[in-house]
Amino acid sequence: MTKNSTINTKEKIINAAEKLFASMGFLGTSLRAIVREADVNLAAIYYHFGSKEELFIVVVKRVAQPIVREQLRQLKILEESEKLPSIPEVLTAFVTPPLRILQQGSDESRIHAQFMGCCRTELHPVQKKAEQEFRSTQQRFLYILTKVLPEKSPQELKWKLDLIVAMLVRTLNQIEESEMLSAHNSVENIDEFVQHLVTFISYGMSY
Amino acid sequence: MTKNSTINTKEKIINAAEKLFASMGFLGTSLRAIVREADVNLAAIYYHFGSKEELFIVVVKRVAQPIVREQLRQLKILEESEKLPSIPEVLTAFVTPPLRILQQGSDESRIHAQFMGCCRTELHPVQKKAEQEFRSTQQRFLYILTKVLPEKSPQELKWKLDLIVAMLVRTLNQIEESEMLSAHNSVENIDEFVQHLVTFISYGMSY
DNA sequence: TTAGAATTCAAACGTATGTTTAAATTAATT
DNA sequence: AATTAATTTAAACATACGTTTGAATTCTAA
Repeated sequence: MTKNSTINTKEKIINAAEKLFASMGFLGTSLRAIVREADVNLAAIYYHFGSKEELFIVVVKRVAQPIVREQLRQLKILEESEKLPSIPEVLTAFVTPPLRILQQGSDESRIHAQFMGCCRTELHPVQKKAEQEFRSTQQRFLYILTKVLPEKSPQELKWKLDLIVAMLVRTLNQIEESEMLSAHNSVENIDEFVQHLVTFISYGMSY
Repeated sequence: MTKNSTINTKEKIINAAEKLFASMGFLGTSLRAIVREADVNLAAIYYHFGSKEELFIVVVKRVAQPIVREQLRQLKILEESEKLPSIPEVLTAFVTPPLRILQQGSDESRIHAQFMGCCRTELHPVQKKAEQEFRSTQQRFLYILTKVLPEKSPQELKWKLDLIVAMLVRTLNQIEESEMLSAHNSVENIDEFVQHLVTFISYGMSY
């Protein structure tokens, strides 16, 4: 068995699936549409992934993992500092990694962003699987927020962080027609947009 | 023709459709599941509505119209005052009507809320139809915001209002497992939650 | 070079879908 | 009461879906 050929069909499938899931959703995307886009045989999906749902999970993991890893890396830096981080610092660590996908501006990364947003507005049972990839990280950010804002109840912090996730998802989802990034979509200006967003939510978090 | 019998099947279908669309989405809900829930014949949907998509639009309109009407009523009050409204006043007028659905706390209103959130996270082509029901109202709120915050660019105000919509949708969507309203879900406390939310977003809007 | 495993392929399976039809039933009108 | 219109019904239509199968092909290793 050549590793190459296998990896190529597997990756072709994942790429096609991500693209189609991102724009038509899980139920709106048929396996036949995926194999047409990927130019592979229908049964190849079952050979390599087992089922449509398992394929979806693989796609979620591929896009989520580097983002989550970067979120945790930035969080760790804050935790290891001797002083307590500020709210904007925590929130910047949270929102920057997902938004950085947009930085390179390629079609590929636009699809990543779109899928990233889309997969979190899916419905049962598929959305639970997607949510799972982010839950523990979100939990850890919630924990540090309780340290930074001990006067707020954990419940309040939880739903506020939840609203921030909603904004993030919306931002990623609306990339196509976005006025949102029209002034910020150049590479250097993503950071500027992140700062805008962080300021927006920092006030809300701590008022 | 008895108006009654017709209205009853029509309404039974709309109620069943709203309930199922709200929890399984447009594609996840089959017409057969709807007629099972409504206890009517399959062809009745086509007789009364023409197609699945047209049924969806009817459901959207039924839940959206009273909310939009109330938003515009509150907006009009602000516009007719001699003094320029504050940001919290504008935002309260915007977010209160959709959140008030929750006020009565009945199963029926929980479904309204859930559908209201769900229909705006649908995908093409059905989400465009849903979006349409809210567009002009959102436009009018955007217009008054440009008056209240003339120093901000219209684009910036647009994407910020968009983020507020995202939070609203998320709030409505997550009613089931919501920690969000766990402390606020009693009838009298909805207003308190609205105030919380408005404070949250008012800072972000005008920082 | 050949045996054996890994991968691809075309074809089919059963089921579910949105939609249509035409007859049966019910209600309204004369 | 008889005629017409409105509504409901069961049955079927064509198509699309996720999934499975078993043979063909390609690759690996001895």
